[in-house]
Amino acid sequence: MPRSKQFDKEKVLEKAMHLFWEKGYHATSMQDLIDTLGINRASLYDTFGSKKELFDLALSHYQDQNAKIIAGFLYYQTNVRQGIYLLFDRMIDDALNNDIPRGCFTTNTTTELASADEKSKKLIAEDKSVIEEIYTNYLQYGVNQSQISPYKDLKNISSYLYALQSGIKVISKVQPNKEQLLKLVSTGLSVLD
Amino acid sequence: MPRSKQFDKEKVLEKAMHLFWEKGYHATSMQDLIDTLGINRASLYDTFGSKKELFDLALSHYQDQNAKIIAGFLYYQTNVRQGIYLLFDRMIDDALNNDIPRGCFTTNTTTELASADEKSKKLIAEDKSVIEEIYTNYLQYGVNQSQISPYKDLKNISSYLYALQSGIKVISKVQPNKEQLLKLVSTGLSVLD
DNA sequence: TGAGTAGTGGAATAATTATTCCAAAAAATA
DNA sequence: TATTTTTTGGAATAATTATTCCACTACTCA
Repeated sequence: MPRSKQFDKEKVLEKAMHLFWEKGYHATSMQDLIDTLGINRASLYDTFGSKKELFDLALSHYQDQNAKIIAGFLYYQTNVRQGIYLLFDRMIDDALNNDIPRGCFTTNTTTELASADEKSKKLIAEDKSVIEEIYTNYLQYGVNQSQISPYKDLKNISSYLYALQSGIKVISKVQPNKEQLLKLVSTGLSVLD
Repeated sequence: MPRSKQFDKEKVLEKAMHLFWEKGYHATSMQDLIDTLGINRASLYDTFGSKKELFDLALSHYQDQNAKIIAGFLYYQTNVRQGIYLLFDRMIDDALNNDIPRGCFTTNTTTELASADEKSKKLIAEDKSVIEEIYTNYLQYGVNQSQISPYKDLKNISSYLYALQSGIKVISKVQPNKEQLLKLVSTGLSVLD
């Protein structure tokens, strides 16, 4: 009978995600991964194929996780304006919550790989749609609850929110000041008024 | 008597800037640079020292150029709201104006290097201050001209504008649709009202 | 126990990387 | 022409890269 798997593929992927998130694709070497993941070089190749395949999987994993967190968080926020504000608050925490501010895995990958690599470009574009749809639905809820003006273009606001969060996650890397970032968010969310 | 310089250092730097801008630091090899710049490997090292030094110089060059363009552009825009809108219009053109959308050199570098490299982090933070100050001064002009409410926190709005432009330049890499980006800008600029 | 698979350690490969070096060619002018 | 410096082509170096391979160990269960 075969020996059973000794390591948890999910956990290994999670570690890979964090490393790629922090360092980016090019700056992460297979040696880095082997040192960090705690599994053998051969096992790594056996399980994940190649560096690029592992990266794509890690990015997907991040995006799935992220979308669930956002949708799950908003689900419990009945005050829409405040809900979005608190979501951004969380995102900022997440971007800063490290020795070195790592920003957002998706945003980092967008600027590093999207123009040269079709696979990641596709992943990012799809993720963008998913996130924007979550925003649109949530804003629609706000309209239904008379919290948001029915004259707003919700899809447009959603893509605006996506742009704003991207920008904040970029800036978090050079100006890791939560207070200032939050003030900026307040300003940005006044478009909902 | 010495032979005179055969190539224009400025022009070579300009080419290097475009290459780094398009491909990023890690994905650009010295061989790429040699092929693109049209000068010899030895001349490259003689003139610029190392890949990293050349990169830093190229980034600085971009930032200087960029700040001048922004300040110069706004100088002739007497309608502040429209001026900022048209500036963003230009920025979008610039980010998209290539076979492959290259976004913004500064934004790209922020996500690729800022957390690992102090030099670029410093360059970016300084550039951010410069840009935000240009915005603040321009907005102050708007207040003086009674185009902008005197109750606005101009520094806060400036850092918001910086975040918004960063976000737009990120998105331009996966969604190179000028019309949609401009609609998003219109929404974002409603914070000035 | 023993067959079968999973995982390991490490060597080996092959490609690419940044960088250094050198000898020769090219240009400028005294 | 002679001298000085720039520039070039290309070889050489040394480090790092992703990837493959193999012999060995570890584990599972029929």
